[in-house]
Amino acid sequence: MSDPEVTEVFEKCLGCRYMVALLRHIEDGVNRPGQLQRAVDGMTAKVLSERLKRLVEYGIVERASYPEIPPRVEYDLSSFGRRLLEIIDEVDELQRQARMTKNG
Amino acid sequence: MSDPEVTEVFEKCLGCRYMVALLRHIEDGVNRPGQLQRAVDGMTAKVLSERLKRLVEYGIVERASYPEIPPRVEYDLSSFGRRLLEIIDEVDELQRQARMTKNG
DNA sequence: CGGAATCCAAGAAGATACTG
DNA sequence: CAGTATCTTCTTGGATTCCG
Repeated sequence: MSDPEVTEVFEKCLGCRYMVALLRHIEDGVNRPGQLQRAVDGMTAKVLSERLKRLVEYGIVERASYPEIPPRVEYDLSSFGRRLLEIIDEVDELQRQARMTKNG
Repeated sequence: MSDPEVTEVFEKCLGCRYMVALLRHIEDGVNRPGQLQRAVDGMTAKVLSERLKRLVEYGIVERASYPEIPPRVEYDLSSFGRRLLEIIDEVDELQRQARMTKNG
């Protein structure tokens, strides 16, 4: 039987609103909170902050803060996060295939 | 269905409580609602019913009903569902590796 | 037995104001 | 600019009941 932790990553991370979009933007080099909020349509700063915190908690992204004025913070995918994103792409591809088969 | 994006499968299916466990049981040959409810700890009949409906809606499982007395209904993975489950296993494996790396 | 309907509790997310 | 706190609203899930 399966590991309860898979369920957890899906429930707490990937299954949350904006998460996939968020990860994709980080992958594309959009690393700062301000930019991320502008990039992901409809996501408020509060929710963004919660999501980022959780992604760090699950080891999917890593946080780096630079004590400058104004303060700068950057988020990047961990190696685990990068591989996770590859898997998400597989689901993407799978859906594309399923759609093709269905629609001709 | 309207334009099933990756985000949607994660949000509406995989990210929901019990979903991964449910899919794994179906994969293992537990196909009838009554058995599934007993198999997945804590899941009520209502939630089970909602989940199954959604899985059918997204083409992940297929429903077959037999007009017997008492009525019998069975749910099975579609080919899309089977491949989806393989991908879930990849996440499982990925997490296992990540844990190993971390704990030595 | 399968499943839909109802009512209620818990959690997720939106809007806004505020701190370092 | 990044992040937290509060309040409200919406969505999910739990408990129960009734129908085919």
